[in-house]
Amino acid sequence: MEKYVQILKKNCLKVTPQRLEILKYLDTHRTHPTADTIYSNLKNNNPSLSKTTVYNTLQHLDEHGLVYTLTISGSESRFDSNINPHHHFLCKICSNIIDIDIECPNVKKVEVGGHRIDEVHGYFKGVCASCLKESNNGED
Amino acid sequence: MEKYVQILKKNCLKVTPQRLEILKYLDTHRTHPTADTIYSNLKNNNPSLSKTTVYNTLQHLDEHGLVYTLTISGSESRFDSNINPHHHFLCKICSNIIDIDIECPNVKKVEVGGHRIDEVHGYFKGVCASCLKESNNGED
DNA sequence: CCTTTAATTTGTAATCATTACAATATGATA
DNA sequence: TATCATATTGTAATGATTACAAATTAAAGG
Ligand SMILES: [Mn+2]
Ligand SMILES: [Mn+2]
Ligand SMILES: [Zn+2]
Ligand SMILES: [Zn+2]
Repeated sequence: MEKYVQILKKNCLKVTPQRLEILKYLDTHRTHPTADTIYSNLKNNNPSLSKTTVYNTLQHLDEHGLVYTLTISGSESRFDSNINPHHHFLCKICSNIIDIDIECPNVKKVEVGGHRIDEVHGYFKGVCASCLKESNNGED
Repeated sequence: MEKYVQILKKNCLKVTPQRLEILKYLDTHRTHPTADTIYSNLKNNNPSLSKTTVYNTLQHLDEHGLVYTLTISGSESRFDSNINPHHHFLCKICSNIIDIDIECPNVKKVEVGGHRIDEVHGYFKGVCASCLKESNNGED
């Protein structure tokens, strides 16, 4: 837990139990959860937690580069505490979001056509390996 | 206009005045408009047009691969009738979405890690050249 | 320890994009 | 021209996110 305290302090963010819990959740659940998923799971052990706090905290963490906000689904934001540059795959069957570790010459770009680049997102959409296998079994 | 009639027929989509107008709008406005922008602009000359029709039509066009739905902004879908594979840049100042014609070895991928890829989206976010110039002028 | 203060948390209400639905209208086909 | 499946329309509902104001609390200093 001390780890998360240091992360907050290093970023001049006030240390609160809520923020520590959210940081820990993101660090230990690399499933790209939604704000609501984080809220629901933490609510059990933190009954007073407010959903607004989850949204506010995620926004702060994003602004300080501590999490990465994914807009791959179009209907809801997904949050990633793996801030190493990497791409993502969204399965249109099971909705899982999977890390794609693929060679990409553009992931570290800081400028293109005179535009200053702050973030790079590589999104792939389709059917994941697991769901492909499922649908093949069904055709036996 | 015959051009759009043919596109619809070729895709087994019933030809309606609303669909023709929406197709034409997308073809002549390569600004990645939102559904609401399309609706507001067409409403002037088509007073009976319903926003639901715009959403329905865009969904049909997307399903038939006639438009590309961008989720770069996170808060609203943007639509692109340029279905040539290309990447996009979102300016966090002016909110414009700009085509990025950049060499990318992953844009034509159909499989990765056993996952079947149907769509590839390359999203860059930052400050566009025009807004960068603006902010430099302000600092004179 | 106390005090102070600015920042955070909380609950609720509001917003905004999108979807559901049912009644009406209309393209396509014969 | 009759038929019918499909499209359009208006309105209501949904769901994620944000706005807001009151209550709470972390951090800093004495
Ligand atoms: Mn990830
Ligand atoms: Mn484009
Ligand atoms: Zn899947
Ligand atoms: Zn700009």
